[in-house]
Amino acid sequence: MNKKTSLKDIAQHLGVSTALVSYVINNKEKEARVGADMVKKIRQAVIDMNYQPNLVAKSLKSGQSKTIGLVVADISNPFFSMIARLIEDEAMKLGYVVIFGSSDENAEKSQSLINVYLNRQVDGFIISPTEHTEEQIRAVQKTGIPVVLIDRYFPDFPTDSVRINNKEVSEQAVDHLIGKGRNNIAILTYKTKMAHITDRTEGYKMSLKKHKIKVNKKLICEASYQDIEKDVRNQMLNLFNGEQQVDGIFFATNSLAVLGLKVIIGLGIKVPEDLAIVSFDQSDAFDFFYAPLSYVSQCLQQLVKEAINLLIKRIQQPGKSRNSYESVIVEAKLVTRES
Amino acid sequence: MNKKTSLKDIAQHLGVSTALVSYVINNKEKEARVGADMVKKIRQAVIDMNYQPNLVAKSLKSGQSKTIGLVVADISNPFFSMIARLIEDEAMKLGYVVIFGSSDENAEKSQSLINVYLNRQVDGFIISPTEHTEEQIRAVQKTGIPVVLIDRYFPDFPTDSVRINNKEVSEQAVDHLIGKGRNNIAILTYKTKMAHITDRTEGYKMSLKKHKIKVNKKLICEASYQDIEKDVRNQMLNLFNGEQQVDGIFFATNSLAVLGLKVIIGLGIKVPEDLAIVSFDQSDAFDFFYAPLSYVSQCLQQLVKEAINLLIKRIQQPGKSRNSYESVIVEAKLVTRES
DNA sequence: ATCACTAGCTTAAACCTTTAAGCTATTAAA
DNA sequence: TTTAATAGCTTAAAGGTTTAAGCTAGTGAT
Repeated sequence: MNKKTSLKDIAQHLGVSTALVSYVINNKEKEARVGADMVKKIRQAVIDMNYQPNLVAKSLKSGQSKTIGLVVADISNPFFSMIARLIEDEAMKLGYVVIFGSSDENAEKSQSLINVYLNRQVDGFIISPTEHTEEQIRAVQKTGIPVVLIDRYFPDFPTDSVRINNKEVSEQAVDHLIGKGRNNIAILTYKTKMAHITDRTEGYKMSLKKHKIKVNKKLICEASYQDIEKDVRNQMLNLFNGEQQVDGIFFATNSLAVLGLKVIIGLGIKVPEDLAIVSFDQSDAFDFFYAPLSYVSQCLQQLVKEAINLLIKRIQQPGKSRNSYESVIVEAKLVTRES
Repeated sequence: MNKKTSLKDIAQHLGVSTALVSYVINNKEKEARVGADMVKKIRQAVIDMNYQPNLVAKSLKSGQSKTIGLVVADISNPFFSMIARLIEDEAMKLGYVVIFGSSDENAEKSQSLINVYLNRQVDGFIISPTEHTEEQIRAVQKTGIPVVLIDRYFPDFPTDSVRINNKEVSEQAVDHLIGKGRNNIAILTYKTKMAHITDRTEGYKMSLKKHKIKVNKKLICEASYQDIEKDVRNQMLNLFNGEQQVDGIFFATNSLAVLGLKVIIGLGIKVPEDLAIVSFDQSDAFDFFYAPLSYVSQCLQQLVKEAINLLIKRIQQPGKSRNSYESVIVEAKLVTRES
């Protein structure tokens, strides 16, 4: 109702200049040589008048908004909402606030989010990028505002990024299936050229080759992001109705696994007798499947910590390292259970 | 690298005043009687120089940040991340951006989030409040910045709020269990005085009374937010190791259900033969339980739409309706499945 | 030739901070 | 007594916008 009190209000109330009040509020009374009793008077007035600084004005003056822009594919996806939560915690500790947006794997939405955040003068970006957004990222880099990619990355295009060892851990996952005596192993993955996903297929292939198992293209199932439910269903039905005697499957993400498992349940396939399963990432759902799933565990906390550290480093040393970007790789590990 | 172009830059480049540029950019060329060729020149310069408005400066001038502050218990909880996602979509459509924070059911964290958002001049709040935060909400109301509570509410304290018919739908849920021939029905709920939860217990009791079943305090299990896993475990073990022949259970939230189901699986209890179950809210996990759970379905989309509508209405008619707050109740419905 | 209008601009203040530079009165030193 | 230094304040500009008010030159009417 009644407007917020500003520096000016306090200054007028005490009959002094706003400069003086500002110095005291920012604890610069010594540099500015403010008198001891004046300091007291101002401190008291700040309390009495319930002064709260206007961060918008501060931002305008300083050019720092103390805001981080987060762009992910979909904040309602547990994987990303967990990342968001961890980013929020780390950012808060450092006095930053997070604004978020979901790109829905759509380059246009991604661009519009980035634009909005740029106009709002975010101090830095954390982005889990979508296909065909390399130029968007490059444009941000040109502005001098730091960007750190998280989870996803562009191998042919230099950026700061934090991610896991997708290829290696996928290889381990398939090794594990082979170790269980399986040799007709399928992979369900996304139809995408994004490296974090194709790396997983690479790891799958590497494991097969290492074990002298021939790679069968029919066992590499790709579902597109659009109409994902139907697509997974069809891919899975194809897989199990065909002549291939699939005895193992590797799901490239937890979302794919959740959808895939529903089909597996529907078909009455027995796990792990008829089919051994490893998935990427966790899900509450995995614990309720009658044979708790083996999965690749990413330490999201560490991933986020590295991302924030890198971002803050960039924010605090602007201009530096324009031509040297850092890639941080966090080790994921395989958790084996009954499946 | 190179600084963003400002209004001033464009004005200098064309040798005109910033006022003129501002009028054209905001499509007020008619009111301001700007010459037709000048309009063209400015429009072209805006494109050539890639002008992007500084929203921080705009905010300072207008007092409107076009930002909504969202406070929930935990953004990584699927229930809230879905709400966040829906709010994001609605807000984006209207040109608003969302900043979010998690209170962890902690009144102090809630206060600090609210303070940060106030200092950042958010235009409105959407809050799913935690216990003992009535005064915080009241303080926000006093500032004149609109607040809409979502999901949770304070029955004795007037606010704008959007929620579901907790009591009635809980009664229906228990009616359903009774209809299945159960008469030793337990409820697992949180140890809290928040009305959205206690309403569910009320509904449970109402159903029992209606069916002339005596309410047994031993069947009302309350777990505290802190150390929730252990607490649920203990409560459940008590329930099933005691003399009560529990044959039905109503979970007051999906988080409680997920934890509770794990215990039920561990104990080897057969669903629905030995135990019939209804839970509040959905979860991927429910689909994987061998007997797909019956649950109370909230239409979050509608909930969020109502919340945003109400909030925007308040933002656009400031001062109005200071003493008349609105409560919107969205109907939730029972989805019955095998459990 | 004078006046009234109006089209087409500019000026300047305001939003709230921060901070370098400047001012004044007092004190200390010479 | 004069000069220099210092403590303790104020002034004013800057950051990027918006917008009411003011200014100027040209047009048309008288």
